[in-house]
Amino acid sequence: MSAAGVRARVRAEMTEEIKTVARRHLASDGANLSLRAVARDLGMASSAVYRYFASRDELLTALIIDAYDAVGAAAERATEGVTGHTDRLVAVGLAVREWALAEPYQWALIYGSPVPGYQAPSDTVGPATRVIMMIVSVVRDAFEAGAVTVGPPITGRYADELSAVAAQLGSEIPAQLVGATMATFVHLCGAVSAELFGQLDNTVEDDRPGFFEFQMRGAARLIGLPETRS
Amino acid sequence: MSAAGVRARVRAEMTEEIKTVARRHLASDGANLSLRAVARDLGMASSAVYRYFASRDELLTALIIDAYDAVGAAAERATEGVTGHTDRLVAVGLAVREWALAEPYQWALIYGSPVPGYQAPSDTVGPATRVIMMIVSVVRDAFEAGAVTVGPPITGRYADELSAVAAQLGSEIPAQLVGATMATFVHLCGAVSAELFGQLDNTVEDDRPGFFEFQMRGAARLIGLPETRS
DNA sequence: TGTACATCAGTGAACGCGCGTTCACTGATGTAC
DNA sequence: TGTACATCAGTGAACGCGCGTTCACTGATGTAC
Repeated sequence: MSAAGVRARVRAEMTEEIKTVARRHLASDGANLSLRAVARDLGMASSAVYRYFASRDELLTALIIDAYDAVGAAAERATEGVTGHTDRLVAVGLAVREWALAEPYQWALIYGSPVPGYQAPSDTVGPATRVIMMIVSVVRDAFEAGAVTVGPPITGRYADELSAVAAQLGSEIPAQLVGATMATFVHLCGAVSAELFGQLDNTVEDDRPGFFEFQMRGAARLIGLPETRS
Repeated sequence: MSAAGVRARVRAEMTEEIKTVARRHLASDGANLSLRAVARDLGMASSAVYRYFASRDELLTALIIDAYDAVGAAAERATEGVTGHTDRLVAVGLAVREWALAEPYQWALIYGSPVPGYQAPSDTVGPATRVIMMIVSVVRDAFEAGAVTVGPPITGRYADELSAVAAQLGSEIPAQLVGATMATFVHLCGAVSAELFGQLDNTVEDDRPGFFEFQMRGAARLIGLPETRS
């Protein structure tokens, strides 16, 4: 490896290290991540961090992109070795939930309240769509295999928008199916956030995975996927 | 009115004024609400605020309770004059959504990411349950009127927990129905948060109320309520 | 009704802290000839 | 291979700001007799 290669590698490692420490700080500071605190933990001057990230917001953006990529990758891995369209969908949901439980602060960063004064740049858009894209692809497979009982057609402006989304995906999926698929994603995010943000406290305490799967199977039923036993 | 009554009233008014200004600040600062900034806006010394709230967290708690009460009241008003169990449920959902769109920062305060370092005291629990209680009461009415097609029984530990919730409500509602009702609440919160926090951007832009109602009607179907046209 | 006292709202200074960002700099590492 | 130069990571001081909370205080308002 050339000398320049070494320098680049060391730089990449340092960048990762800053992000790792910053992720730890998400737990205590949430999105008011403090650059100085991160630098302090790394034993370096706060000004040195600016060699790696032009500003606090840029560091935040890097963390957001990493988080979207991590949960997206977890969703994509989830269907490996799983047969049956419904079970594949449920597997994606469970994988997302498990990632979120392991990384609650990263979950809050991407699916929680927006950070005041922070505007996400366009680099985040691609990674942000990985989970929904995975869900769409499971449903599309099922649809193309004839495994979906498509519900009654829908009308109205939102139906047109959903058709436009289908067209954008280059797919023949009908609008009501796109709608049910997006509803599943919305419900999934809601179920994870409800659990993490405390809305389930004092009601479902013990068997949260069970309740989560119950919800995912309900969502699958609305999509028109066949019911299976877990 | 006695002199003491006047003093109490002035005090109550001042308390309200502080909260009103603080609510405005939620927009720019989120949950890192600054007591000093609030005092500045009110033209008073920051120390004066301590006559009304013992600490920043106590002010935050007051805002949280008010927010839960406001969205709860909106949910409770929503069914007035609405007949039909399904439509009553949808009306509750739409009312919650509308409140949230009008008060996005209050929504984020109660249903968004938890505030780092803030522990909600027990006073918030009661107000926090008003929306779900309203949904439960709509479903219970429907069930007792024989208007619900109850789904297949569920088993497992989460089913036991849901039965316990039903018992706590002093109701004969079966566990699967409690589950579907809570799932509706979770989906409702998820749908509102998805819209407010940007998960719907670049997909459903134009007819979000339509898509929201589509989701609520799907949730009603899972509960076993009859389908109606909107 | 008048007076002495207690209560209470609000002030302004201070404590001790933290923050993001900039800037001139040092010294090590890499590059070009 | 050796040397002059350029690049780059990291330092430490500084700027200008904000924060929550405490404390001794002033002055107005209410209360008890």
